[in-house]
Amino acid sequence: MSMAGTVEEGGGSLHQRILSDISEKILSGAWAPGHRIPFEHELSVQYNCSRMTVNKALSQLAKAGLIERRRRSGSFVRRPQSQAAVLEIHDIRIEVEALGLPYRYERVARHKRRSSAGDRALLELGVAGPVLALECGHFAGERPFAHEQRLINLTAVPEAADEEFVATAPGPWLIGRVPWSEAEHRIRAVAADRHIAAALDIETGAPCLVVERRTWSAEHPVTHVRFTYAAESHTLVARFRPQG
Amino acid sequence: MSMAGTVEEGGGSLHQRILSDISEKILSGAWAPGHRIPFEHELSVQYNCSRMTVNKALSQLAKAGLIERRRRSGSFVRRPQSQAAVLEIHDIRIEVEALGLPYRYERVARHKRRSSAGDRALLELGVAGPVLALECGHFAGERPFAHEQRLINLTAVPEAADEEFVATAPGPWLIGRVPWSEAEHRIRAVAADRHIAAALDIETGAPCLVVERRTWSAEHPVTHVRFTYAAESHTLVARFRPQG
DNA sequence: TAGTGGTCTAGACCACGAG
DNA sequence: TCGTGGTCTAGACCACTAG
Repeated sequence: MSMAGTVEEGGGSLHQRILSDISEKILSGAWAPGHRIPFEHELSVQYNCSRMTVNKALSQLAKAGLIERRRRSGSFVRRPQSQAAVLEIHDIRIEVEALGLPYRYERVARHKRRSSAGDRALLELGVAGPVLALECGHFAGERPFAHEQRLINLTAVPEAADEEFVATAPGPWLIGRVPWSEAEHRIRAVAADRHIAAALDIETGAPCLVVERRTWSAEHPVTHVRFTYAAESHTLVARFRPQG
Repeated sequence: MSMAGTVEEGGGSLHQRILSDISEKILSGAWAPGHRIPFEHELSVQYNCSRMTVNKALSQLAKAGLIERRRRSGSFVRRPQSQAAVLEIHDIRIEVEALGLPYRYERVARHKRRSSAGDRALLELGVAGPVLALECGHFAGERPFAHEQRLINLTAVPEAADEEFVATAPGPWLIGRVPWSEAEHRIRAVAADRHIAAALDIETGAPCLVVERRTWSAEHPVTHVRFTYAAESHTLVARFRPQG
């Protein structure tokens, strides 16, 4: 039962049942960290199945981080892992509409330029090239909800050069067009400077949550975006399980 | 090569090379969303291997969310997924030491009590029971780094009742003892109140990053902890891939 | 050196679901 | 109906490493 949900019902398949049995032992504490799990051939006897079937279960457990496998020694329950969270990051429109408020998007500024040193630092871009710099507002009802500052690497996404982003926010536009292979978030608290304070209609120095995201596609930097939220308007929530 | 890192070097194993080849096709856009991937038996001919080997690669791609598999129809490239982030959250000691600063822990307060209504709300606890309330400081050098406010559900972790937490911080103590099966984070920016301002040696009203974490073990609430960081002292960083 | 996990094979049967 | 993926088998060889 303990893995229900993590594994979609240990249901029909045998390797899932093996996986489920073992992870229950681990999560319940019956098998403490360091405990040696039965060898593959032992489990294949115990479950009356081939070693491949056991291997499939144990490989998944290893990939999930619950156990560690060592040749010649066996498989061992790992110490509780450094925590890994699965953080869902929704489209801001959906976020606003979930609050029951009307969503409005506004493009504040758009500049096409050759990347400055600062742009290249944000994008982790090695060489100079054209970028698109955008500034956008996201509103919930009449109130500013989030302020967006974005750079798009036009070398990676040349078709963005022709987009005005007046009607469509760059986030959804990119998501529907560029498959991303890797991303990085930086989340921090800052005091609002005058520019942000004006954009969010709050006082200078008021606390804000900043979420920065860098995205890569096949190792090419695609975009850097900084969302700034007034403190009271936004909480990031992440619900997760060990080693997803 | 585009998957280098996702798969630790498509290196030796054939199923990893198959996986790597296909994901490169997808991430590069050569195979657009909706594109039908060759059948398992076709790939097994193409790579001159057994269907099991192909199946292993395609199963991983499906689990990673890059493709969708339908019986009788084949396997298809999925549309870009909703974003999911893996957020690593380290032990504060490790975080501080990574900055090259000496770490110091200090227990500020400890109260054992019957859970109040507020405690039960924080722990998402249905019934009243004993809890341990802790307040702790984490220092980097001489400077306060983070302030910790924690509740431990003594019904779930009775042995914590006898711990003073003077030498050991509750985080590492719990992690080494209670396997967690689920957790929830809430991350937000706040203005420091007087209590926090004094604890972190900052001014009242200064922006702070608050990370709250609730943890469950086998569906029993274990602990609720709130870490407060002065804005300039802390950034959460999360690097991740689609559908982890 | 011997035993473990890592990988792969060449089959097999079944469930599902599109036609 | 019948081709697809889902699962499993009973072997095999190899790489790594603890003793």
